[in-house]
Amino acid sequence: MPTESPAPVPAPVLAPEIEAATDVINGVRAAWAGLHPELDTAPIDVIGRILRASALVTRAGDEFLARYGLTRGEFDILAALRRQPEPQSPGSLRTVALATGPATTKRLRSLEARMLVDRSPNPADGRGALISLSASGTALIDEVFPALLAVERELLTGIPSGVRPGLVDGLRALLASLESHPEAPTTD
Amino acid sequence: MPTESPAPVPAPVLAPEIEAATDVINGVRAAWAGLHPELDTAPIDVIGRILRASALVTRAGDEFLARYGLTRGEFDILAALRRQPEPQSPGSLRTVALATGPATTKRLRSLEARMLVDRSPNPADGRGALISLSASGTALIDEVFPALLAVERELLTGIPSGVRPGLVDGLRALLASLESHPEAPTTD
DNA sequence: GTACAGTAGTTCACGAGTAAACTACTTTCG
DNA sequence: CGAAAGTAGTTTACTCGTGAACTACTGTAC
Repeated sequence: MPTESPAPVPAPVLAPEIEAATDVINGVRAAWAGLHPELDTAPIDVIGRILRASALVTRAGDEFLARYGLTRGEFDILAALRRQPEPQSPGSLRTVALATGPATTKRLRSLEARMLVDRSPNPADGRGALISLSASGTALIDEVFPALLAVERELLTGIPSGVRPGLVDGLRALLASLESHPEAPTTD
Repeated sequence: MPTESPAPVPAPVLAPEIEAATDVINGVRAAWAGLHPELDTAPIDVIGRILRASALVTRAGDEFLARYGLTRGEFDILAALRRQPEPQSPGSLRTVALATGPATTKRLRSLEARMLVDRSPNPADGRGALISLSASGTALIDEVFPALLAVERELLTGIPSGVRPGLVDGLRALLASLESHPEAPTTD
């Protein structure tokens, strides 16, 4: 049985006459409030929405990237390589892509097989490798990235311009906090 | 080569003296601005952060749920059943959990095998089934859900209280917009 | 210099989700 | 009524990612 801090009512927030947009999460919180009124479900306001929005955005992005034969994970690697001109180690790519070691190995293998990236031994470390974008890899990411941005821009058109700065500031604060946590990316 | 609308500078937004928290996404946008100054990378401010925050939050949540032998997908189904007292069809669970048909089938099979849910034929429709929470399923979700909320609450402690309302309003507007789109959940 | 702990990266076995095809029932309509 | 179209759900084959174990090299300490 649940026992938590007393819950503030999950009520709307904006001006009286202006009907604030409502989403499924409002309904979810209301349902739990009916079942367990003493439960503070406020974290859902942020985390439930982030997970759901992420699922929808991921779906649209994956569908788009599939037209280029790329997964989101592969795209992340190409983009990371493009942003930093110097060849990078698999480990560094693993970190920026927020991936596990084996996932990085698979992505690199797939990109290498298509000649989108090149692998060379790391002269300074016999265990390591250095990955660099090939010419065709550079061409691909320079084509895909702006097109993906256009898709993403379209997904955001429904946000009223007034709330967007607050959304961005809030997300930046959240992400800065999550990233600073001791939570290591993952296993190798 | 990229060609897009002229880009507003990816600059900080808050008060001058107050140092706004910074995250990896600021660096990502700055790197692209150096490479392709004409590219409007503003969508990353929202979508990049949502995807990254989602990955970190998902990691923490999955790790926690694993202690109870649950995946996030299974948890979503138990929670959906708990919120609505009436038995629900697999299709309705599929929709609220934002899942595909086969994923729902697998999750239900796994929950059934553990006697956490019961399946009965739908008397009103010979094709369909009705899923309901068993007593042990109810007990499990009533134990897990408040504990998961506590984990999530902890993840959010780093957000300054001043920005949180704007974050929630922005996320609600985004999610309401994404959900209203014709984008169907997926295949069956 | 040689042992030993640590790091980089990969391989292996497996788990969750997907798309496409399929079964079985229901609804519509000529 | 009976055929055709639609809907509910599952099965199959496959993909991407994971945790655990492993290889191979590096760096530190004695």
